[in-house]
Order: sequence, then structure tokens, then C-alpha cells
Amino acid sequence: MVIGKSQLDSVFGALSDPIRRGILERLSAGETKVGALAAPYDVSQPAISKHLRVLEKAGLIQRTRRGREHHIKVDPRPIEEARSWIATYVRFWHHQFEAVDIYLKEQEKTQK
Amino acid sequence: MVIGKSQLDSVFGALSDPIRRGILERLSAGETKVGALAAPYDVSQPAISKHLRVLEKAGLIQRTRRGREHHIKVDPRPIEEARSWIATYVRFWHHQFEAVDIYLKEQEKTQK
DNA sequence: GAAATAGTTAACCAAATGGTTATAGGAAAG
DNA sequence: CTTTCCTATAACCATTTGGTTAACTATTTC
Repeated sequence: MVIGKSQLDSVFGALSDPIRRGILERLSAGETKVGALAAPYDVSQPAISKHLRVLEKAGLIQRTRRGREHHIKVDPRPIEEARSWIATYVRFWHHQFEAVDIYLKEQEKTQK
Repeated sequence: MVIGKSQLDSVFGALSDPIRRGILERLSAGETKVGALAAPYDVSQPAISKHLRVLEKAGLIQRTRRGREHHIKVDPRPIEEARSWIATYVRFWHHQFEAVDIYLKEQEKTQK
């Protein structure tokens, strides 16, 4: 039994590619046709098609067919999970990181 | 010329694996030996070693050798970039998403 | 110093990823 | 109806990823 990727896996995975992040950035200006999304990039059209599928599987975009055009819009909801994962741990990490820092500074002082 | 991955690429890439996220979660409790990090997972120890290298390349962990033990601590700084990328766009996305929602609700009303 | 311990590195493998070209499907325009 | 346009799918390829086992390095312990 091959167990599927978690939501976090696919969301972070989708965000790890610069073209896909670029597409999402572009989408913050609003719903956009696939052609317009592809235009800035120096890769073939099928390559963009694949990136869109990755974003779609991660739930980050939604597609509406209007005639022969596909209109893409962002769905920010799955990213909230990612955001909150980071937020939860950043607090602990930062605290822990500073704690070590303080410890090291104490050491310095003591050794004068 | 093979151009390297951006910081965001490798940070998001590192976060896209459940074992690596698990390791980071564990590290929020403080500096930890490699063995302890590996213990919960049902993969070989070299597999963990590789995951640590991925996290290290992304700048997310720091390693200190104390005798034969490697002590790992989290470095939360590179994640700030990721966090801020998300934060920047989530605002636009959310706004855009709600705008469409409002638009659709207006349509519904109008068509009654 | 020999044995055990903590961890990495090397060599290998299968599957996933990101790209390509060629082909196909369906809507719009001529 | 034929052509053009917009996009997806198929088939293929090279590279990367995530895992394995085996061997190695360095430190501690007996």
C-alpha cells in the first residue's frame, strides 16, 4: 500500500519551485489565463501545464474552463496550513536559538 | 553552467518531507544528538544522515561535533524568508479569493 | 590496543521531477 | 468545413530524491 503525500508535503513541495512561486505571485493580481501565466517563462507550454497540475494537486489553484481558455485563480486556503505549521514552530525555534545565544554571551563574560 | 537553487527553493524543498519536518519539530525542544533524532523513524541511519544534509544545505540546522556525537540545533533564520514570502502573497490571495466569493454571491442575488 | 559506539561516505537502485517534442481535443474564426 | 488558437496528454529523457547495504572514520570504553 502506497500511502499518499500529506497536504503539507504537497503544498511545501509546490512552493519549492521558482516557476510555480512565480505563477502564484502573478495570480495575486487576479484570475489569469494559462497563456498569460506561461508567457514570462522560457520553457515550453507543456512544462507550464505540468506546473499547473502540481499546483492544482496541492489545492493551491482552481481552474475554470471558458471555451478554449482555462482561467486560473489562486486558492489560499491550503497555504494557511503551511503558514500555521511554520508559525507554530518558529516561536519555539527562535526562543531556543536566542537561548543558545544568550548562553554563549554569558560564557564570554564569565571567561573575561 | 548549472545555476544553484535559491534559498526559498531549498527551504521549501526541505520542508516538503515529513521526516525533515519531524526533525525540525523535535528540535524545537532544544539541541539534540543525531541518534535521538533518528530514533522515531523506521528508516536506516544513513537515510537520516541525508535528511540532515538537506536541512543543513537549506541552512535550517547547525551542527556541533562533541567527540563522536553530532549535536544538531535549529537555525530559524532562513525560514523567516519563507514565512515572509507566504505572508506577502497570502494577503493578496485572500483578498482576491474573497472578492470572487463576493462577486458570486452578488450574482446569486441578482439572479433571484 | 581491541571492541563498541556515533555518525558519515560510497555505491547502488527505484521512483519522482522537470524538461523536451509530437500529438490530440475542442472552441473560435475564416 | 478548414484553419487557427488554447491547452492538455503521451512518450520520452536526464537529473534528483529517498531509500538501501557495506565500508569507513573517529571517539569512547573495557
